[in-house]
Amino acid sequence: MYDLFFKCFREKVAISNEEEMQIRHYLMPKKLRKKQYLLQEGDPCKYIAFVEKGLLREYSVDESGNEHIFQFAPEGWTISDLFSFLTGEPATYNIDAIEDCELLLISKSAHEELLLQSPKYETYTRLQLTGAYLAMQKRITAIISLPANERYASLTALYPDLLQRVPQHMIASYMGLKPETLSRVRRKIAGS
Amino acid sequence: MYDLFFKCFREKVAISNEEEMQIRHYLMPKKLRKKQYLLQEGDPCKYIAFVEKGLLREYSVDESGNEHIFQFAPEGWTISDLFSFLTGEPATYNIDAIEDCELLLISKSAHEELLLQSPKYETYTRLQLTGAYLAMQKRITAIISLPANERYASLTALYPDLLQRVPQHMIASYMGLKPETLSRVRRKIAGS
DNA sequence: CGGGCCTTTGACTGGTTTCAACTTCTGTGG
DNA sequence: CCACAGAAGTTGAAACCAGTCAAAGGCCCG
Repeated sequence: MYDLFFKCFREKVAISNEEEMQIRHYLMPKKLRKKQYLLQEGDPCKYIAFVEKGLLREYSVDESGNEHIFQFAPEGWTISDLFSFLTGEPATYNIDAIEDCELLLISKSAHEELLLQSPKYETYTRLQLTGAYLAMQKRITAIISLPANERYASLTALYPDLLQRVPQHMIASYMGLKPETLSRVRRKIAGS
Repeated sequence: MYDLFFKCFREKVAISNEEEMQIRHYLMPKKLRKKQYLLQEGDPCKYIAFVEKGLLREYSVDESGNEHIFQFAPEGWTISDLFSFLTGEPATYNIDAIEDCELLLISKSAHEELLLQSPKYETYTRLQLTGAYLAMQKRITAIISLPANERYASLTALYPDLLQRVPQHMIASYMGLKPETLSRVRRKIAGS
């Protein structure tokens, strides 16, 4: 249940088994069924979630009721509404499960204690954030530089596995396109 | 020359005057003229730059020669090609000065020593990165959720000062639009 | 003063959305 | 096991918005 978390942790920061045990106490396992919410818009975000198994999405809903997916989180990824988590403000994003999931939750109090007690946890957090930052940077550059068809092509190259697991209209939402448009983009790519 | 840096630092992490002196030794002042490069695509990014005065931009250039601005950095902001800085790979972004600038540079070796020697510098770095992450998250959500005119309206609301200092075609580039398109968007907004 | 850059405007082209119809697939209950 | 409702994907036609190309006027800087 904790294997993947500490594997990912150790890829960033070396820790002893004692340190692992200490950190482990702060992690709360949780299972989520497909379609179940981890967080709903308006509620404060109480946890950072690490994905041991399964797949989630984080999305906002605009005034017209359209969903806009900000992020997918498969195994090994971390997900939360960070702004709400840090400030205590009501969440502006929803998080729910695309597949049945096994998660490790870190509450706000656990997060704060870990930061105080364990320098290695702070380093882990910093490196984690660095990775997320770099991924988003690439994404923004792609959005403002490339047309839709090339963006889809580079998505398939970067996350081939993900496209097998995520319904197409959610990929469209992630790309900022309508499902019909993505369907047409795909047809053009296939026929070339 | 160092005032703004430590003001911003102290807003994130409290430090004593001795700690300030210790950190100050690692900062290298540098002036940049308008249009001068801080970093050119292909060179490795050797510094993180804190902006004491002035304004810079970070952008990539695509195969057709079009510039795509990823970020602006006015006073109090930090700028670098983080991926290149961390990995040593050639930079994929350019950074240059939109106005005459006064910068504080942190070299890679300085950054690494500071991380090892000063837990408060690590915390500062982490919080810095958190802020940058949250800003980018908002930007992505805006791009995939809002039409161009609303995105421009929220930009003017969020950074009214910046729009006075940055030529319009650069704002267009930042938004992923052509200058002509932004000009028309503005006319429509003005006439409503 | 003149050249070059920036912004605006117009006409045209091409890509995206909208709305609606139709198909396929899946999960549920009879 | 089949029937059916709902969701997901595809397709078409019309409306809309952004990109392209070209031209003209304003403004700053040398």
